[in-house]
This record gives sequence, structure tokens and C-alpha cells, in this order.
Amino acid sequence: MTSRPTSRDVAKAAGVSQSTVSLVLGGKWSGRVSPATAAAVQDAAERLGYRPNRAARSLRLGSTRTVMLVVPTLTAPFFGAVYEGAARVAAQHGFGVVAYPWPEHAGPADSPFAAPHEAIDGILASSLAEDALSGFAGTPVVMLDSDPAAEAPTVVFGVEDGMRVIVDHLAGLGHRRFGHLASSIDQWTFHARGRALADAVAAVPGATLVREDAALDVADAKDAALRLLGGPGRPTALVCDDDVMSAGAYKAARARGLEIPRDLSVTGFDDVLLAAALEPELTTVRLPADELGAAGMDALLRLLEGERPGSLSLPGELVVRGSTGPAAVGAAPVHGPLHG
Amino acid sequence: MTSRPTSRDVAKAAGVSQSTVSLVLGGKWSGRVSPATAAAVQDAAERLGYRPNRAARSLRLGSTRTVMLVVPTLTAPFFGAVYEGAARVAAQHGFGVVAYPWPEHAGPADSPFAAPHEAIDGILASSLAEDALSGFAGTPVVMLDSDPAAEAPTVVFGVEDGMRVIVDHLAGLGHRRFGHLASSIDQWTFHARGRALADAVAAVPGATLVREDAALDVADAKDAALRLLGGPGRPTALVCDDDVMSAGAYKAARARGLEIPRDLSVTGFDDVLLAAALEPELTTVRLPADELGAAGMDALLRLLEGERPGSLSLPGELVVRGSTGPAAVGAAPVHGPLHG
DNA sequence: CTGAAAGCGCTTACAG
DNA sequence: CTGAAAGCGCTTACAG
Repeated sequence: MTSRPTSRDVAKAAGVSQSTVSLVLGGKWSGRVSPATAAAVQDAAERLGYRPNRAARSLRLGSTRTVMLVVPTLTAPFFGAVYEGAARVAAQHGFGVVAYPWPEHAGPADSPFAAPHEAIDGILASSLAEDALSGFAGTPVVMLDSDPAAEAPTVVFGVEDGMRVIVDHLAGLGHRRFGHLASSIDQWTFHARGRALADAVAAVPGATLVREDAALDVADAKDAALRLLGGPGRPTALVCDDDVMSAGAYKAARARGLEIPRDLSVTGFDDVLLAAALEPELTTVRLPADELGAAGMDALLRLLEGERPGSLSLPGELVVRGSTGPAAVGAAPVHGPLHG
Repeated sequence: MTSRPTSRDVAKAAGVSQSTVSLVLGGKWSGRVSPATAAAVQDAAERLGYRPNRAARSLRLGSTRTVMLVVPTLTAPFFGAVYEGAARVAAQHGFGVVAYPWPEHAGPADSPFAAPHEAIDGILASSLAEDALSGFAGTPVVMLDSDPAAEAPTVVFGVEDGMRVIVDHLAGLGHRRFGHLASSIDQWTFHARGRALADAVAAVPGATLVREDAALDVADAKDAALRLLGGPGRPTALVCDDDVMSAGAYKAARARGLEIPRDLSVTGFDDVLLAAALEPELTTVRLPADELGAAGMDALLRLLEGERPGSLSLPGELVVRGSTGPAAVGAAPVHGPLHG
């Protein structure tokens, strides 16, 4: 046999009909096919190396067993990990995952979905605005890392807890003057981080917070950090929205002649490769991106089966490395609340 | 009409047969359908928002218009860029791309391909050993970033030129004692880099080269760099196989009290995010990963059309930043060839 | 417990 | 220049 065997070939080999093959191989034979026949079918299928034709099945069933993962970019290691987690779970259920990078600046108009829209059963969307998917009404969707108040089921990180833990850590080291190196990207997670940080700092007696916004790249973050470190009463701790921004903070510190962590503590968020590559290594909150993808795919699969999955929040974990240390007593002893 | 329109619906709306719709929409109507009829069909299709059902087309045609991209990991930003380049070109031809991360340690046995094998037309494999795809005899394949001597068409980077340019740059700065921080990963590109570096150094009169191997992570690279910098007559320039390894070299330098680039020059390879995040910023060779993906997909698409695409080499580009500088005269003036 | 038949939506010879 | 028909490989009522 030169070409791939079909269910008809299996039927012939097992001496049964095509329907019986379908029943047995689809696992729906209990009480409908005799065990002996079922065994014969399974044996024949294995012998011939039979694998069902997905196109035929899709056509018949009206579903493609393919879901689309929409991410801002695949170039950030974070989203690569989301994909891997999602694809792992999908594969266990016989689903494939097609990734679609959707850059922030692309509107629904120039959507890259034109083609694939037809060929998917559902959408997993990560770190997108709620209305970005407006063209997809009717397609089941699960939102990752975005506003849990949305209609669709969501899976997010507990960024609020993450920020709280960072502030606790820094406050415990004696820091009271905080700077927030904030992402200017309009995404739920960054809004949430900003709010959580402000709340956490407000809960520390005598603590202050100043904030500068920057794009998610090293150069821009450096400029913003420079501003943060410029004035009198400069922060003794810089809380960054993201590890990449921390790299900018490091550069600004060096430019100002500040040594980390002696003169300045810096924290990140995400714990990507960068965190361990920096010198000193970065204290940050580890966000399990692959678990985000896996949990999201799990929810989407449930949704496709008619269930109504609830929303979920995955905890981050503080990883203390070398970039945080005791607040230098008397460092930059200008205005701003004093403390012992 | 509540469900998606089919070609039959379009036919009815345009007052023609299904065959005519297929001919017109498939662009095969020149001289077979009158322009007026064709226009009517196109109009009806647009009005109804008709989009062909891919499953049905796949079943009929026996091809899925889906290709698989196999990469070692999607967590490295490099491979994310390869995917984006490949997916862009594929989309222009109505093809989808499914990514499959295939970790180095996974043998053909525990291949994740079990399921998707059936549903793809071709394979784009990046940075894999030639025999990794042995289970896929018969499926058209294009190899990326791997041995051009393979049977399959390949697209690679001109790593030899890249190494040569690095050595020229360093030699021009007066360096003669080179250290090679080499990747221990068994991939063509690293073997090629190693050979090219050795050749280039051999072409510099009076130059020497020592080598240490390490895994592609910061900590392991640091240890190897420490060994390289340990002995007498230590290298004045460290050539790293990869930007990540350079981060390890930086740490080793600091641990040894060497300042970059005053006491030690360091170069990377790839030019990923990390290169600009390090302090000082890294001199490295930029490898256009998205172009690799795009060129590879282009070749694969040709292959699927029956052409026989040739192999291709994409040039890298030296990006000089702050990590390289003049060799300190008299630095570590021990044995090893002397020079003015 | 098992089989014959219909049909998912397309494309492509084939007949007119 | 246009249409009727066949068939890709499945799954699922339906009949026995």
C-alpha cells in the first residue's frame, strides 16, 4: 500500500464495516461492538499504521480541532513560553495551536486573521485589549493576562500580590522612598501593577512613591529612570514593571554613579532570562508563563465542550537575588519623610 | 442566513452553478467563464461574505495548506522571530504555520509530531540535527540554520563571514590573544562558528586561540569564562558563540576584577535583546532571524510547487558597541606571542 | 451487535 | 462558455 491507509482499509483488513472502525477508534463502542471485534479493529489499525484524516473529520464534524493563540509578539520569551504551555495541553486533547502575533499598533482592520478565521474552533488571546477581538463575535475565546472583568473567561497572574510582596520585601529592608518605573503600554496588567504598587506603598507608614512612564525597552526605560533618580530626595528603591525596564534602571544607576544594591535597590517583574544575566542579578517576581498558557488552553477546551469555566488567577513568586539590599541610612538625606 | 455561506449559496445568489463559483474564485476562469458571469460571482461572494471551507478544500485536494515549523524552543527570542518571518510569508500564500518546539534532548521516539504529522504539507526545521526528522521521509522539508551539505534545501547564516569580521575587528584593535567561549550544543551552526573562528585567528600573524565549552546559559558560561581568564597569558578578547554566553563572560570579568572593554574585550553573536541590556552594550553580529524564517518558508513553498530551490546563505552584520576596545599594551604580559 | 447510506463543502474531469 | 456528477475520508443516524 503506497498511500496512507483510510478507515476503509482498516475495515477491510479487520473484516468489518467502516462504521464499526469509526466507532471503535472513536472510543464509542462500549455496548455497541463486541470486544472481540473491537480488538480486531484496533489490531488492524495498528498494523496498517492508520491515522484518521483530520480534514475529513473536520469537514464532517464542522470543527477543526485547531485553536488560535493571539499574542502581541512571539519575540518576547514570555509569549514563547505561553505558546509552549498552551500547545502542550492542546496536544493532549488532539488539538493544534496556530500562533498569531498581533502587534500592539495593529487595529482590527489590518487583522492578520483574514485567512485563519475560518479554520479555528476557538481563540486564546494573551495580553490584548478586550475590544481587540471585536471582529470575532461568535468564536469562543479565553483571555489571558487581561482584565478579569471582561465577559470572556480569563486567566491572569496575581500581579497585585506580586507587587505587595515586592513592597513588603523592600519595606523590610528599610526603604521608604519608592520610584515606579512604569510601562506606558496600555494593557490591563500594567494598570493593575500600577494600582497595586500605589496601594501597597500607601500601606507603609511614611512611604512615598514617584512614577515615570516609559516604553518597554532598555533605552527608554533608562531615560525615565534617569529622571526618577535626578531630583533631590531620590528614591532608594526602583520598582520596575518588567525585567527589561530594570535593565534600563541599571544603566541609569551606573550613569548616576549609584551602585546596586548599596545605593539603590531595583526590582523587576516576570523573571525572564534577562534577570539572571544582569549584574547584580535581579530580584523579581517570577510569572509562570507556560502555566498561563496551559491553564488558558484548559479553560478554552472546557468552553468548547459547553462548560462555562470560571476565571483563574495564578500566583507569582518573589525571587530574591542581588539587586535589593538595605536602604542606606542617610543616603540622599534631603526632604521626603525621615525615618530611622 | 445564520450559518456560514457555502459555495452553493454563492452559486444560487449569482444564478450560476457551483463549478462556476469554484472556477471564478479559484482564479482559473480566464477563457472559461465570461467576464460578466465572473463579476457576478465575485460580487455575490463578497456580498455574502463567502470564505471557502478549508477542511473541505483540504479533503478534496489532499493538501492542508499548513506547514510545521520545528524549533528547539520558542522561549528563545531568536526562534520567535523565525516563526514570525515564516508565518508572514506563509500567510501571503494562504498557508498557516504550526510551531512545534522540539527540545534538544527529545529523540525521534518521543516526538510531539504524533498527531500533527497527518495534517501538514511540509516541514520547516530550524537548528536541528539532520537526522532528527528521520521519521518524516516523504514530507517535503527545508532546513534552517543547519548543515548546508544536507540533502534538503537549506537556509543558513553566513556565520563564517561573521566570525571573520569579528576577528578582523578585534585584530584591528590590537588583540592577539583570543579566547573562544564556545557552545557545547551539538548544532551545525556552533561547529561552523568554531571552525571559522579558528581559521580566522590562524590568519592573524602571531595570534593565539584558547577555547572553553559551556552550555548556553549564563551560569555555565561564566564558569567557562572564569577558566579562560584564569591562567597566565590570559586572552585580551573573548569571542562568544552567543549573546547569552557573553553575559556569562561579563560576570566572569567582574569576578576577576577586569573592566570591559579596558582590560578585556567581549563579543557576542545573534544580537538579541540581551546585547543592548548589558553594560557596556555588547559588540555582536546581528543575525536576521525573521529573514531566516521568511526565506525558509519561501523555499518550502517553492518546493511544494515542485520546484527545486537552491540553498541560501544570509549575511550577518557586525554591530560595534561598547564591549570592544583597544588591547591594553602590556596587559598580562606573560608568555604567548609578543607583539607591538 | 453490525452494516449500508448519506452528507459535510469543495474541485475537477467530463459532457454538452 | 456552463452545469451535473463524482468523490476526497470521515461520522452518525438509521435499519436490520
